[in-house]
Amino acid sequence: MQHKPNIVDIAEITGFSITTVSRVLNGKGEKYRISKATREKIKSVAEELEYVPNEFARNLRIGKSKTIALIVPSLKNPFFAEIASVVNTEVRKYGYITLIGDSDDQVENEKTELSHLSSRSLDGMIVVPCGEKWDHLVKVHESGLPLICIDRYFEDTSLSYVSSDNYEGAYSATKYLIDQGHTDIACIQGVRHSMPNIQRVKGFTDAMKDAGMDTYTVTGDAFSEQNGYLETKLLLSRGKRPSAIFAFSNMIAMGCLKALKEENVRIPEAISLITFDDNPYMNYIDPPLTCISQPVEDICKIAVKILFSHILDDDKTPKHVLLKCTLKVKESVKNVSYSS
Amino acid sequence: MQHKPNIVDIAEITGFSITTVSRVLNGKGEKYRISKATREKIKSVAEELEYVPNEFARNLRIGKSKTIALIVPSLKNPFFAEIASVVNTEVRKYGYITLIGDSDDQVENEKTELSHLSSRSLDGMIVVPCGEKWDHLVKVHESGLPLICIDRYFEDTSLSYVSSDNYEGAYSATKYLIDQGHTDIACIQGVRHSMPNIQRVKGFTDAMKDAGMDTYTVTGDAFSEQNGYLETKLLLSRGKRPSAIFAFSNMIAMGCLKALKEENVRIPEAISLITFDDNPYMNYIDPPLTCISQPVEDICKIAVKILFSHILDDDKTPKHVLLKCTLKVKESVKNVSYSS
DNA sequence: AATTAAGGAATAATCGTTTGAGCAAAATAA
DNA sequence: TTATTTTGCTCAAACGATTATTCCTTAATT
Repeated sequence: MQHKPNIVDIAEITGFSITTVSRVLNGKGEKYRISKATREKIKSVAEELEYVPNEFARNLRIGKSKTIALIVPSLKNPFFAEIASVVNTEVRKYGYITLIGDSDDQVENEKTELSHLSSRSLDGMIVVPCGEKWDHLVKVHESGLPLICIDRYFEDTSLSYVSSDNYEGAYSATKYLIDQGHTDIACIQGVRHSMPNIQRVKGFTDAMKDAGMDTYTVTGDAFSEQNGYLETKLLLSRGKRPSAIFAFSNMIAMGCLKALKEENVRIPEAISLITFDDNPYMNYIDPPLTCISQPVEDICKIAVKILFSHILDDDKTPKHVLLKCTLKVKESVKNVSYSS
Repeated sequence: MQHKPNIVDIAEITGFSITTVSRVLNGKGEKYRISKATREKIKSVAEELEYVPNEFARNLRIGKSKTIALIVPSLKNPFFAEIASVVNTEVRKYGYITLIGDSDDQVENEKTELSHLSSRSLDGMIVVPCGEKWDHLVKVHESGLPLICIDRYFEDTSLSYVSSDNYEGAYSATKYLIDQGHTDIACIQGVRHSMPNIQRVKGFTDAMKDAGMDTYTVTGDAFSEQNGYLETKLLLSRGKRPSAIFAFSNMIAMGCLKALKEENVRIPEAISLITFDDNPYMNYIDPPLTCISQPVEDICKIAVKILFSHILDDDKTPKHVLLKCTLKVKESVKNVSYSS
């Protein structure tokens, strides 16, 4: 037998019918009253032949692929790489496979990936959407393919989502800066229309207003290093420099660091820096960055759980979950209460 | 039409046969002399219905899946995340899909992934192997599934591989340390049996010997942060501390940093540090780490190219490619020539 | 007028599984 | 003994695409 063995081969060798073989191999032997002797014989032959079922034939027949797709803006961003890693691991626990798509933060790519992937009869989809429109996502979802958004999401839709409580996270980061005596704070935001960004801006401005402050800046338009770099350069060139910068992502923070270093502005002596997102490198950066850490692992686990409740239990009610962030105080924020 | 349209639907609507529809949609219209009018009609109907061929049926019939699998030791390691990102992008260019498997650096998982994935009639496979045995990989390859190793590989096999020239990289890093006046150097290695590690150790010791030095240490046994941390702790507790540490991976270097920080050992004043692997964070670490940068992007691109030459051109000759690394001098190595 | 060629499209088998329906023999009940 | 149930297993039709083979028109050639 040089070709890959299939159930027909096993049926011929054991002398039983294809049906019986299929049932035994699917663990439905008991249910269909196949005798123990038969079951064991079939199983042993299957093992001997190193039989591996052809997923395509199986998928074709039952219309399910045991495959879900994950679309992220960019795998190169460690934040999304971690998401990919966790989702991949969690999904495997259900015996499913994950296809990963990279949208490069372009809605067009997102759409292309969506249609590419959907030719593979997916059973579900997890998306970190990158656009400001979501018709295409809702359409997919309404066509019967369970879809859940993580990190970025949309309100007022039938789509489930799991994300951080960005408002609260930004609020507490800002409050922390204020408590440390900062009065002139600039925040460098990410993609403007994205929900995390909207919430963060809101959290930031609310915290400022609640503290009765009005000298603040909100600038920037991408979660990228480049944006962080350019905006920081601009901030530094202003007449009066802010005393603290709030970067809305780890990539933005990298850009800030680059710019601050270039201009020889010491952190936190000359300017304080706080950022969204945490990762192992943060501890070794000069100085270690105080940050708002998102519960990435939990977000992914919950998202996968919800997705499978949609897939397996046919539970269609949209679920909306926001998880608390944690403020991790390190060394990039200076207390200026007394020195100013 | 509420269900997903298939070629039968299109055949019924247009009034042509399934055969004709299939041929037109596969671009074989000309070849089979289907009239232009017919072709256009079929195409327009297909478009209108948003027809997407069922890949499973297609794969089942033709035995190809337009899918390749990538197995990496851990997606959480930015080095492998980058590999995943690039491979994914490159593979898409051929119209193929990438399935990503995470072996968590355990051969057992690698084998499980291998069999899991192979039930999906893969067309090819890219593996960063994690074990010291490769029978299972060769077996897969010899069973007709093109397989290529990247980063880690094995000599004397029929498997193709693409990797860095680890020997040369380690040699030049070591030489650099020596040129800076270091005489007592410790290197913290990764997984011992892995080829990159073997080559790096060889590069390191050869460079030391060529310079007539014999006070060096080779220690450690994993590419992990933990290993870097523990080994550095041990090194620091020795009577005579080395003047420089050579970390064999970015994760190991993180561990070193952690230990050095804990012990208040200043880099590079008290001890110099050089590491394998580069990434954006390296520039913002305190101090920026001098490193050996691997051409990850090129490695992946070449690997994908070779893989597809195996898949598409049926070119079975094993290819072995090693790419040069680059020494990136930053600020973590002190010149001790004159000070000692 | 008969034969051949070429254009254009259909029939039906096939890929490897799953599964509703069904059937013969053995065991049990009446 | 006959009727009923249980046991153990099989038939054959899907799933949606591909493709070798065959078939029917016309048009061209002999």
